[in-house]
Amino acid sequence: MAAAQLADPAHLLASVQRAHDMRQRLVQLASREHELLESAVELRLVSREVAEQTARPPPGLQLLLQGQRDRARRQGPEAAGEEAAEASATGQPGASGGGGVAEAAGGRPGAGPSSAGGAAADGRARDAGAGGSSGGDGVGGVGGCVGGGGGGGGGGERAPSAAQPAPSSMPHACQACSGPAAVHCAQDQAWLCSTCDAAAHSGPLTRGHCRLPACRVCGIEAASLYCRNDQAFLCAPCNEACHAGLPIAHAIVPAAQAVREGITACPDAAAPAVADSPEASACGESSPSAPAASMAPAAGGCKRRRSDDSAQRVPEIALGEVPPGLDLELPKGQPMDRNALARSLWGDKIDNLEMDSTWLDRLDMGMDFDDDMLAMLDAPGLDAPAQAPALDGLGLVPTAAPSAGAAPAPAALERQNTDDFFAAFADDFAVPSLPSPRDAPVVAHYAAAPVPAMFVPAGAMVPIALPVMPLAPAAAPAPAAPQSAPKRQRRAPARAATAASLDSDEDDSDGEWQEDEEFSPAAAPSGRAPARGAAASAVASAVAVAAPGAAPADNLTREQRVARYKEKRARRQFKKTIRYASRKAYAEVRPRIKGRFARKDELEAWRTAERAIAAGTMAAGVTLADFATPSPFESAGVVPVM
DNA sequence: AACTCACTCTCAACCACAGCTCGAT
DNA sequence: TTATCGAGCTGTGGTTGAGAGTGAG
Repeated sequence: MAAAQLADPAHLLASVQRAHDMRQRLVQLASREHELLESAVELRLVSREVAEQTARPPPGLQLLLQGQRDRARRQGPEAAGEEAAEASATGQPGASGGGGVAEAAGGRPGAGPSSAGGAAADGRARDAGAGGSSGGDGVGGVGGCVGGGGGGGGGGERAPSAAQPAPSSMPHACQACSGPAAVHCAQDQAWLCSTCDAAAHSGPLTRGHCRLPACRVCGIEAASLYCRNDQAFLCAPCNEACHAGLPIAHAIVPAAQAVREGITACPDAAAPAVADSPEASACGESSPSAPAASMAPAAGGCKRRRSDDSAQRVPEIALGEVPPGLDLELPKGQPMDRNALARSLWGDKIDNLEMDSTWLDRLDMGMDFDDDMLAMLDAPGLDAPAQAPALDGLGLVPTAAPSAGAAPAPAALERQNTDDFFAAFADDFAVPSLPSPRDAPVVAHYAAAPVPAMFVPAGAMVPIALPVMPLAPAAAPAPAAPQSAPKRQRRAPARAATAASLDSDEDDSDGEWQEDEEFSPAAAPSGRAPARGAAASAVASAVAVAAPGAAPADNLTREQRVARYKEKRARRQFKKTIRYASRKAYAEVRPRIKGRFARKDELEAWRTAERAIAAGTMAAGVTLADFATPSPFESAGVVPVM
């Protein structure tokens, strides 16, 4: 903004008015989102009530199942596994629950596991359908071998939902508050409830701790595996017991990996139809502030909204939280993990994002905003996601720009208005415009902010999103980078051993270049070293470092990568670093012609002329310039500068 | 709205050469 | 294995000019 405009009261007044209008607009957008969320939640609650009425097992069966659970709890996982095997052999339901009629469509009896799921899993699978006949798809469905054994199978018999999740049988108590433990932290070697877990792992150092839920089958051991088909965390023995002899192998991944993917062990995440139980009622969405990527809240400890006060509670839904019951390709009722949502929207493309750490460098360039929002915004290939229209109206997901010539959809118009809004905002306040195809979450983000971004002082860092650098083939030329870095590293020991080295910044420079260790020497051009523009080059190199081909080869978690990045950022120096003070001293005294270093013979000629003048032997009309070696500069009357 | 022109700003290129590395002998 | 030699590379700063950006007409 021009200084004159800054000093113009009328302009300032207009700007303030515009800012006020913008805030009003943001509030409207946030209000609209809340209204839509409210509707979605109300719809879900209605469906849940229907499911409750249809999924509740007969009282007699509830007693039977309770007895089975108690027996399994006393006998431990081994007994459960044995009983499961026995049940498998005899075709009887799994002893530890399994939901009585365990014969799933897959033909496998409910192998005991279902102390933590059983029919509940089946019921949760029916949530959206309000308890239709349970297919018990033993392979891909929720009602698999672990949780859904009691699928009611071919007979269409409704699975009893009395087989409640494990919390009641959870043998571990929170080591902080003695309440029912929800997760086990391997680093801390401690069982914690959700609340204490969140409190204990909110720090930057502890946030990366991998907390795993208890095995959904035995409820005793910390889960080490996760079955995608059954959507269940399992310990190794229970996994063996549950999955041995399956006709089709289930997708088993390490539990830590599932946790990193944002999968939670909260039974309600997939079982809203069992809300009548105290345990299930106590389970619901986790705090939005919880680090979803690294935390796996288990049953018990999380809080549920009851239908009777939903009207008052609805506005409490955190922005960005997926309303339970929405038709997303995410576990229903689960707190929205932005990475998971982004993956559901963009598919495998999001994996590139995981590999692409350039966001850290963009973060360094002033975009120091919410990581998850960043992941959402920077998802590569923001072309129209197939699933996007599902939530388009809610403004929860990015909306693809309408194709040229096509009439914009209402949501697109809404977005367009927002774009214009932010565009005007950006023009007047010299603030980078917000990413157009992603404005909805951004609007929500800013609407929730106490101070509109428009009041950010000029020059302050304002979050923007840059296009993710396309993954270039390995043979592609690398962008600008400190080409000499590898050789610098190679020479570093020699420099250290050279007594003549006057490099006062050696330590700093070493540290600076060591951080470029990820830079691939093979990608370094062999041309001359970059001259000026060190800052820009450094930024470019920073991006290049994280660019394709230099994808992190380690298996660090997100938090660890962030910590590493921040450490590097603290050490990073964009200022020009003199590595050879001797060369600098020499360059400063070296004669120049138009800024260029003069040759030695030119210098000698100059000195010879000087001596001639001093001796009075110089011919009349001859100047010092005449003694300089003929060069293109002489035509312009340029003389050496000493 | 599109275009031209003048002006400002940014930054890569240029120069020589001491110091250094590394392969060949 | 060690020492020596030489080719080739690197880094240093001030100036320049091309190109981008901007505003007025």
